[in-house]
Amino acid sequence: MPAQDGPRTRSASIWDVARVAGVSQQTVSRVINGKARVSEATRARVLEVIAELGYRPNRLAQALAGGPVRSVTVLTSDTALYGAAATLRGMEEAARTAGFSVGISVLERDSAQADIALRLNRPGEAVMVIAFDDAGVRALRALPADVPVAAAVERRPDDGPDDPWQAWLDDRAAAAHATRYLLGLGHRTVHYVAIPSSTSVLPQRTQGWQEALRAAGRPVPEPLTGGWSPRSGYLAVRSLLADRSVTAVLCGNDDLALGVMRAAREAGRDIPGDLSVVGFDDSPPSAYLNPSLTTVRLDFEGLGRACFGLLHRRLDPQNAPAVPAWSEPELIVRESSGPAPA
Amino acid sequence: MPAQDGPRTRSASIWDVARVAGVSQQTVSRVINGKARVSEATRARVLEVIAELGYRPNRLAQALAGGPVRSVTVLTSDTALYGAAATLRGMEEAARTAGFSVGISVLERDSAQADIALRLNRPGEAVMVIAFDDAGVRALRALPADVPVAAAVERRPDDGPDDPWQAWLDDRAAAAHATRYLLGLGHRTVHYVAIPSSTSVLPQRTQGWQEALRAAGRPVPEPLTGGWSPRSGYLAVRSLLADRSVTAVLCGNDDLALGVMRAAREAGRDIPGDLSVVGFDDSPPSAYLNPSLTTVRLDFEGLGRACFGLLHRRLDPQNAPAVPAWSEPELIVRESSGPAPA
DNA sequence: GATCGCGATGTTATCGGTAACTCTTCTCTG
DNA sequence: CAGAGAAGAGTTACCGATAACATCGCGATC
Repeated sequence: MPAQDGPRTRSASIWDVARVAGVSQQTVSRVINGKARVSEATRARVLEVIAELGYRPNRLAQALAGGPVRSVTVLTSDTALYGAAATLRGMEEAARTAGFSVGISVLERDSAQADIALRLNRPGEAVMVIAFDDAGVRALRALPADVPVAAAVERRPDDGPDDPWQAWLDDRAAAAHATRYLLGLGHRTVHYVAIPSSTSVLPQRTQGWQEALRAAGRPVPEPLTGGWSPRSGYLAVRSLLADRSVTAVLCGNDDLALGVMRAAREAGRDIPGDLSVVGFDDSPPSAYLNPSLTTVRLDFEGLGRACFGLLHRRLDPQNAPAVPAWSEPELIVRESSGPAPA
Repeated sequence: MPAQDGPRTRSASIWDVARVAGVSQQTVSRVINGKARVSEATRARVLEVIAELGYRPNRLAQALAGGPVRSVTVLTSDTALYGAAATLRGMEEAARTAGFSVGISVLERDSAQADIALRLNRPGEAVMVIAFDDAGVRALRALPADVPVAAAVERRPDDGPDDPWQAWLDDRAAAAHATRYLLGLGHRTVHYVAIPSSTSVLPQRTQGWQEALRAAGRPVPEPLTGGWSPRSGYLAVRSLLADRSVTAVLCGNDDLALGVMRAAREAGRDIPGDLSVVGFDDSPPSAYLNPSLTTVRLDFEGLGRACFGLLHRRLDPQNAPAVPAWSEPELIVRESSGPAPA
């Protein structure tokens, strides 16, 4: 094969296509976007040349010139956490399927508000925020008013009307359900190890747990404050487990439950004989733990897909497909929970 | 507050800054990029106006006009897997810190080669590939020659010189080390449950395991073929565990080990009394499993950061900082492994 | 004192597209 | 048969930057 013809083979632009096809560059643009009226013959010819030249529109140029938005940036905090990671997966998949390119920017715990605008490639860039924790919620607030945004949030805001561009899982009902399940097994009450709150008010999971206890007329213990990690769960309950009257612990996520189970082992408590442990999220290892973990399955991926659906609708109300539904939380009963000890 | 002055407040462009500062738009560009010589007075004046107007350069326009590359797209397969997810985190962190915006595109198992170019925002876009599995390796091969790419790969290629733009972990030595560790505990031999290979040749982990056995003059069992999930590990070893002479199992990743441990429980084998299980990756739950898992810790995040370092160097050999080093694999001994049964 | 050289800026072209407006043809009415 | 209306395609401006080239002073050299 002979050397390349030119000094540098720059890949084909819309002009090259136009020249080869013998039409104006604008006509090529029309064909690409399937917009205005172009004769069938011309369209075919242009498509042919596009294929022949291997032409791909430059998305940067399209965006710059004010074409339809085809990119999103996801703002998320720590993707090591299952919920955020799974939501991100759902968002990415939905966006990619819809032909969007997706950017990602991780929020550090202490990232400043002013920092947020810097993460966008251009003013008015479309954004999705995973706002399950404080950093996410702050980022959501810090976004300039002119950016089209959709968010996956922990909770529906109590005050004012719902923001139509937010999606959430019904953590509250799920926590209440899990609590009722434990009470139904004969436990006198249920203790709760909380994940950090994304807001100043009572988190949804904590609230659901409390309501279920109150509704059943049971004592409401002080919730234990955990972090996100197994270690924090371990530390939070270590002292509590000396008290044999504690027979049921609900955890804000599966990682906390992991730590709680280890603390139980060390305290000589048998699960589920002496102690029932229930997690939240149904992270992948849960089913294979020893004992396998009873937990609340949350459809984070579905939530992520729905969140993109909202954004898509916001960007293009005419043509965007319906926002996909996501599954309700579901209690998955496994080995870690059982009847209260006699 | 009165209504906004104009019909629509479009955010400041380089022209607005130039006009307000009383200089040409080119001078503003010079200041932004700190490039050519601009008098100190002018520079100060321009910076002042930039701050005043809250001006942020439009990165799309910068890229279009041929400015320095400040964005990367990461091609990765299933981010539900710990290795890929952690590597991605490292890449994103390093890229963001260096002022790059990062895009992400997940490769489906069967994504076509032709599909790859479509994922790039423009021809010649910088790319990082996480090529631990087949989909990743195929994507790496499918990339056009003109895209600057750096990759995190499973193994150093056997044939030809090293590709200077690839980074990897020494899986082979790590597997050999873990195998020797088990032999040192008195186990007659070690069985291996493999993760799927990214290449047609023998994967590094399998190879290291085999070499260690051979070097010690021990029998080399047929490696079991697992997938990536706990379930596949469970299925792979279920029949094997009936054989009491099997006392040590090394797993290609921690998820497989999770499945193996469950199979052992069901087979009535005690860990580590009857059976030692060693994983690979040191995924987060490992330390809190019951029993906690002996495993090989791999510095995926460091690998990801290094991979970005390579790319950065490739894009800008003059100014890019040195490529950061990453940690060697390290065997973390926990509860799941112990002396061979008498 | 005129020319040279260079620092500091301004001009103009260009990147690869989209949007709005214009210009031809036809075809359909009246 | 003339004029309106619309389909099909071309022209021109613009998006927000960067790069190459041109210009303007001004001190140094001869």
